[in-house]
Amino acid sequence: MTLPLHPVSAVGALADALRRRVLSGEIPPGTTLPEQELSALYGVARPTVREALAVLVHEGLLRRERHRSAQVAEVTAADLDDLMFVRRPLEELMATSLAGRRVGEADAALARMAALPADAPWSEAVAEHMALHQALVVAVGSPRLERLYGMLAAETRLGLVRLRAVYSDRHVLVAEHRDLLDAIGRGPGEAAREAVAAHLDHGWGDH
Amino acid sequence: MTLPLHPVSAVGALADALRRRVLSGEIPPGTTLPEQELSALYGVARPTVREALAVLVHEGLLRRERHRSAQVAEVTAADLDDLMFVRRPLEELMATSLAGRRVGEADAALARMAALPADAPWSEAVAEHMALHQALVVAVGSPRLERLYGMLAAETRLGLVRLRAVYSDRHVLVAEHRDLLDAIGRGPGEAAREAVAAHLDHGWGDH
DNA sequence: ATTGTCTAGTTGTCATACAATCTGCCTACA
DNA sequence: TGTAGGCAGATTGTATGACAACTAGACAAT
Repeated sequence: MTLPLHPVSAVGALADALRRRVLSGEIPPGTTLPEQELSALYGVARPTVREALAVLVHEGLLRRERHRSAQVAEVTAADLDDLMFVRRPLEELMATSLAGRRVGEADAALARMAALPADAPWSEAVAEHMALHQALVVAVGSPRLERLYGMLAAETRLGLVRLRAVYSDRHVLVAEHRDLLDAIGRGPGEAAREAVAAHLDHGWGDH
Repeated sequence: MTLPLHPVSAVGALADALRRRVLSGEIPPGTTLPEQELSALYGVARPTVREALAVLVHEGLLRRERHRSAQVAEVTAADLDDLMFVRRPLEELMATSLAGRRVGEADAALARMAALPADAPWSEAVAEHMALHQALVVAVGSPRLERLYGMLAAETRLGLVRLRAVYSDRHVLVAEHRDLLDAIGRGPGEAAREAVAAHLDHGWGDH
């Protein structure tokens, strides 16, 4: 078995940097991102920029039309509804096929989230939240499920900023996910599925 | 309402051409596709080739590692299992949310499939089959479901060649899909979901 | 048999250039 | 005054050429 280590390519690094800036809100929705500007800013060639932008477009973070600069996507209420609409069956699939197992990585993420100081920025809680869900998906062991979920992950995270109000008390966020992991670990599949459904329902419907 | 006409870009056209050749089996799995060669063959610049390859990689038709030529993906039995694993919840979602509606486009595709002459190549039946499922997904009206399904569609089609034996009698294929569309059109959601589950089960499990 | 080295081929990235196209503004005309 | 037409600037789509980085395979040395 070979251990995978990924030497980061220029496009990967650039995509990461942009993704971070968009998700942190540093670059607000609607902002245009001319290729030339990015090329000069990061000191890379324009083809490299183009590839990085293509990655983010595939993730749903950016939108692009012919002969228009790429734009940071605006996440509307309708987009959030649609996101939930497709996330639900995937998360349910995850929960049922994981039922009866405890996922160490997810537990670890939950522990980190619970240990965050009270004044830690919301973005850190969001990051651990994503790590938790990501760990669950990876644990299923389906490369395609992982790919599909990855496509939705960035958009989900972008939309999560809006849910900040719902989870004003961070303990609720922690408790809710502890319940979720417990339900999955305990099994059976049906209970796990209901738990994930309940999880998705909360903080939805109003936004 | 503006009619959408798609001015095909060079990368789009190239991606289409390659996709067609791969799906038709003209380029068998495992074949390497050096960028330089494609660039010369189609008379386009290498960056254009790179972008087109990236599209097909995202669709799962090609695989690429660092500093290696792109390769036509081999679809193993495990891949087919995994594909079915993630397709099931998405198709079920489609069926339940479409329950009670008849989708004209899907009916049309079925009619075209039924009208194919007995000696028509299998690839045409496959094409109509894909068009039928695509029409159903589009009818749901969820852009994200459409995107996710699109990612799986190419791979599904690549794997469908293996199922040729299962559907040696084409009437079975037609009848099965007619049942599916009827179940969806009749509703309720539960029945539609069972129909799609039954559809996916057939021709699976053995490959 | 293992390791070091070399070579050929391919990709990753860069720099530059030009054509196609969109946008906004400005002008001419009704 | 308002609208259509056209021009200039900006930006993308694509092409060309080049070089560095990397992989793989062969071969020599230990």
